[in-house]
Amino acid sequence: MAQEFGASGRDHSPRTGDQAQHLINELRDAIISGTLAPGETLRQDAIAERYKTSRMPVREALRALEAEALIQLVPNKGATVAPLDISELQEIYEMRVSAETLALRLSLPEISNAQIDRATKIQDEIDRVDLEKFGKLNKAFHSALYQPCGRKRLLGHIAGLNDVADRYLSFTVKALSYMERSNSDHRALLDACLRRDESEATAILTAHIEDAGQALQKYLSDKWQHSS
Amino acid sequence: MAQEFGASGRDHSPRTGDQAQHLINELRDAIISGTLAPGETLRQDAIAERYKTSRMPVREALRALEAEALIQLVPNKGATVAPLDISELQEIYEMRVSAETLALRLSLPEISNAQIDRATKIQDEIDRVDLEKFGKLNKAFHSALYQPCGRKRLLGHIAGLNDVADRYLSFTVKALSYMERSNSDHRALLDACLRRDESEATAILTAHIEDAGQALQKYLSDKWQHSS
DNA sequence: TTCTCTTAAATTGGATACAATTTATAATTT
DNA sequence: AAATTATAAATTGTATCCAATTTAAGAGAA
Repeated sequence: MAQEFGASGRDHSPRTGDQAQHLINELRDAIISGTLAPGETLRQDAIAERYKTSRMPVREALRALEAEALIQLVPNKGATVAPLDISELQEIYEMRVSAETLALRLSLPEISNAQIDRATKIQDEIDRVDLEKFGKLNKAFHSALYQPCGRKRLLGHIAGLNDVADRYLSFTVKALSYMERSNSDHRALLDACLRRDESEATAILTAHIEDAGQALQKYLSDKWQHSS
Repeated sequence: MAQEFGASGRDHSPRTGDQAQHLINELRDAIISGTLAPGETLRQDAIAERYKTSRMPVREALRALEAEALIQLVPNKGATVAPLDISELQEIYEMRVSAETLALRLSLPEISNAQIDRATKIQDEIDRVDLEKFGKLNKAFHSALYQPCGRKRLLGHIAGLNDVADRYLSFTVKALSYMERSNSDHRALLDACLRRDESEATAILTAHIEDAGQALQKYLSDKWQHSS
């Protein structure tokens, strides 16, 4: 399986004397998927019991997750899942455009037709498969185009941004309207990549991400206006 | 004092029942400044003794610093200061261009003439003052232009990139050749900002950062070719 | 000498114990 | 009843203890 960005869905069952790392992965997934709700307080004892360990590894994990900005840590008070808000969502998508177009630009001189073909195959699968698997495949598609740039830090940064974006996505229904656009965008993007047309490819990608961000923002601002 | 990006030089003496955070700040500064050398191993006992505390807060701090990619943590083995290499340096500067031009673009519609004037004052001071203070003032200058964008996450990201860049800078002499360029670039940048000329401003900033990266890369590749 | 194996020291990982702080509860006063 | 204070419970922070693992040292064999 091709390495994808985004931390969610990683395999992290083997814990060879490293409980903390295991907890980091589990808790990160729980936060990204929405299992742990924004603002929810995290008790060290409860987590330790839940994962059959002591508070020490839990505390280490919380420190790491705070550095990832997934939780907030207040001295002597405790930890809470980082809250979500629309303005941050906008920022995340601005940063995604910036980071992902950079990755794509750096990929274009390196990427092989075979690698583009692999991305095409993923898109073919997206067209066939049901919505449940869309998220994972969509990530794989973008990742396939970014990986050839070989910039590990940049790819990690993009993964982190996508993790946060996923937190917001977890509050929507799976079939958010932009999915229709997505497919034609992807085809056009693949075509531009095959032609190694940098400005065209980055323009498509920019619009693609911005549209998704707009749709998500609109959906959530409507939803949060009424409910909360 | 205006808030600057870059974690080094923060005030973190008050430790109100939060040793770990204190250690995070101290160790981060030590790594950024080069006091802790790349590749150096970090022993929990040694750090605990050095900072008059126990190993628990140390371990928490190490987890946080690993999440910041400033150290590497190998299970059951230990922690080492993250190594430096030229290819990562290039990546850092590519990311800086991307992130800082974004911040500048987002700032331009928001920034007031008074804020630009404040940046100009900082540049005036740079022209007057000795090289020792250049680094700090240079950060303040750029920060003054980015802050008005109001994107906290983006500013934090830029701060992190600058922290890593500082690690490389710590291996150079203070008067690296690009400093001459720096001043004229800064004046031109200020002028473009006053005119709210986005494309001109981003072009200047891009060249400014790229030049600095090139100079640094050349200096270090020469240096590391011969010595290590 | 060099290699391998064995053993001891050093180091990390995890659990427990206790102190410090915060939060919740109950009593008291107005 | 509402606000205030005092007390108890819950929670976090730090230190210490022990187990597990790794690293270093040394003995013995090729």
